[in-house]
Amino acid sequence: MLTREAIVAAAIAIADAEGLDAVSIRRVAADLEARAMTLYSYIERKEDLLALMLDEIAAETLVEGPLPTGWREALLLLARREREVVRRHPWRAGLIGHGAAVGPNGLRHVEQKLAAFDGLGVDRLTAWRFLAVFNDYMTGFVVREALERGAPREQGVNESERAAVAEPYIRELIDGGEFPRLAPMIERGVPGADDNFERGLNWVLDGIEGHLRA
Amino acid sequence: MLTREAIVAAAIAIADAEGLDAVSIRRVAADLEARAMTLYSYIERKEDLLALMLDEIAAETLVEGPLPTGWREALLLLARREREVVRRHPWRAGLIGHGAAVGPNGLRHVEQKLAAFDGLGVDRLTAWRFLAVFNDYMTGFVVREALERGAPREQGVNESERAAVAEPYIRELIDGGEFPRLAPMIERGVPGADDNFERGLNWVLDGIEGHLRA
DNA sequence: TAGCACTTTCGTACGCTGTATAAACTCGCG
DNA sequence: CGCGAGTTTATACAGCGTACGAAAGTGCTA
Repeated sequence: MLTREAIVAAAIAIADAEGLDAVSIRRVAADLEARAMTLYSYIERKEDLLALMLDEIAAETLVEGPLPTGWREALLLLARREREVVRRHPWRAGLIGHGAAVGPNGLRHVEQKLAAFDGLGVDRLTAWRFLAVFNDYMTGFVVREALERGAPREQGVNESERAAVAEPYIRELIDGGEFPRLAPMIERGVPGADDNFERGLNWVLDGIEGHLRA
Repeated sequence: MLTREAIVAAAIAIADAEGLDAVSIRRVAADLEARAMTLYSYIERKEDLLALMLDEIAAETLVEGPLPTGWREALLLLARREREVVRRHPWRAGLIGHGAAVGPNGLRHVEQKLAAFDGLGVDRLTAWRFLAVFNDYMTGFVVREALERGAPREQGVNESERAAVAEPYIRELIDGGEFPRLAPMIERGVPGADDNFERGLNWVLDGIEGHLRA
């Protein structure tokens, strides 16, 4: 007999390997050697399946045992986990604007983030606001990173063909001289892109720290 | 005769009024009193239309004339513009993880952001990194805001029915006592959510400022 | 063992999507 | 006028989510 967990696992496997677009009800069913409508005994709509997938990978962000002492270290750890999860499951980025329901693991994740502010004498509302800034930055970063990592080899040949067509058009605009500041960045590229996560994150934490002391 | 601009305008009107899902080739064509395939004389694929829509609303973020003096004021202005655009066109949030090609107005917008760092003696790479942090925060914020504003009345009755079903489930989890820090936030809500944009943004800018002086 | 209730599975079908293909129509130019 | 180029169109295909109702399987009770 099928289980909800097996369905979610199969869907995640497909999304990991072939992207979110490959996750269709019929396809997930096929991978489980079942017919499409069978899945609807376990989920109500596809949206539910996506929410379950998100909550499943949210579990991978959870830290077992006590958090590191120090709010910065705790948040850094949680942020690294979060980033790793999106790198493992890049389809997560494509689901970010779609407002899937949050599940138990998502709640646990938020609770752990809130716990980072324990014992600092920060009231709940302030902690929540710090967290919002932190979360917003994380969201933006992981989405951008997923796009940048995905773009060069999106769908193999198809995508490099598109790039080959799109590039000259952009290049033409750039060469027009309208973008003196942007042009060198595009032509020369940005070195050490991989360090930028920790660096940017620390800048944001610095901004928070300044107000945490006040 | 149809024009590319008219097609893009019609698509944006539909998205504004009924959301991104309502934007189908057939529907846009119908609003223009044309048949579906007619649009394909002006765009190559639907993805192109979406990219054109994005670039069209990117124009609304552009500042005419000189930027305010002072990098903070300049970035604040651009950030406010960006937020307003997403509030006017909430479907933008749903397109954020999808990597549509950037167009001329998108490039102009980035160029304006880079211009905010003019005359500060910051090298290009550093300015770029500052901008990345700023952009990532903005991305995260506008997506979250769009979701929060959209969620309560997503699709009228349908959505409040879903909420009525989903709520008890979450409530049950919360009442289980596993989330001592999160529970009060959900039960009591977060006051003054509207001020949080400027506040969070300023914290991020504070973080940047600390390193800009070094 | 037989029957019944219930769950799980499945076939079929509907309306929708993006878009390939090729035919028809329109229009300015030689 | 005729022709070629560009625009519009009908038709069709493969795929999607999922509503509906029947079939098959499972387990409990008499």
